Amino acid sequence: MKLATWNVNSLKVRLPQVLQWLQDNPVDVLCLQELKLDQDKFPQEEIEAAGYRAAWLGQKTYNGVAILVRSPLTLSDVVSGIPGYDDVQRRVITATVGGVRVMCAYFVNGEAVDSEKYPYKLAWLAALEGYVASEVAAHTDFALLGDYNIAPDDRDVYDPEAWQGKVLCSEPERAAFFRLIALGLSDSFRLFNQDDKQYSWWDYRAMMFRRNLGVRIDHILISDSLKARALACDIDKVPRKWERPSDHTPVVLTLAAE
DNA sequence: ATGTCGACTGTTAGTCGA
Repeated sequence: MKLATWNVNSLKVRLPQVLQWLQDNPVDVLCLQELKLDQDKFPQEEIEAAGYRAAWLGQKTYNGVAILVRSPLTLSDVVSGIPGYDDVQRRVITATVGGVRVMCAYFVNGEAVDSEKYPYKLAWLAALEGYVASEVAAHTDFALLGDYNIAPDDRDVYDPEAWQGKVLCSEPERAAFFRLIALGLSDSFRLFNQDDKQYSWWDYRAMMFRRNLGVRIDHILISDSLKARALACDIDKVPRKWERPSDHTPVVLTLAAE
């Protein structure tokens, strides 16, 4: 079983790339973030024609998340948002796929530590933590995939000194990341790769991708039961090289069959 | 190094968010 996550930065613009990527990489589950389209604008027909089913939570202009699953897999027990946490920003969708509880999340960016969006980020992280804790308790096989907007370690950042204390790297954000880990989850990428310079996002500006100046902020956290089945976790840089790319590139987890 | 995208408002550029 393969599960992937990709922040597409507008599904309207990136749909052809998503379909191409799925053709090249027929993963079982693909979590998408930053759809940037309203609930009724989701390209359901095109996704289904490609052999996938989907559950999505759309929002005009901002945010928006989806879980795509390859037929004949199905999505069940779909939950939108974080239960009990009222949020006009649509950032989380959860579903059960092939026995795995899959949570797709677009974490708050926060803009800067002195921004008014930063306390919202910390409050949102606390709410998510509570939700993840309950889901982990209820489901042995659990995975949290998405754009975390957190670089957990200095080796996940191209210039740790310049980024020190900045948004994506600040201590409270990293602490929130490790509280998720403390729930019994593992950063699947780091099960297999301890190298630095392994990034999932590069700024569009200043040829940051060509210079490999990026940040690893897209993650797949998995429960112990899935850790035991994990065979590989890879960042696929190919779509970042395409014309008119998303600024993020996919991360793919491969699990052994049960 | 205020650079590049994408969406929106509502023109042919400015604003916001990332």
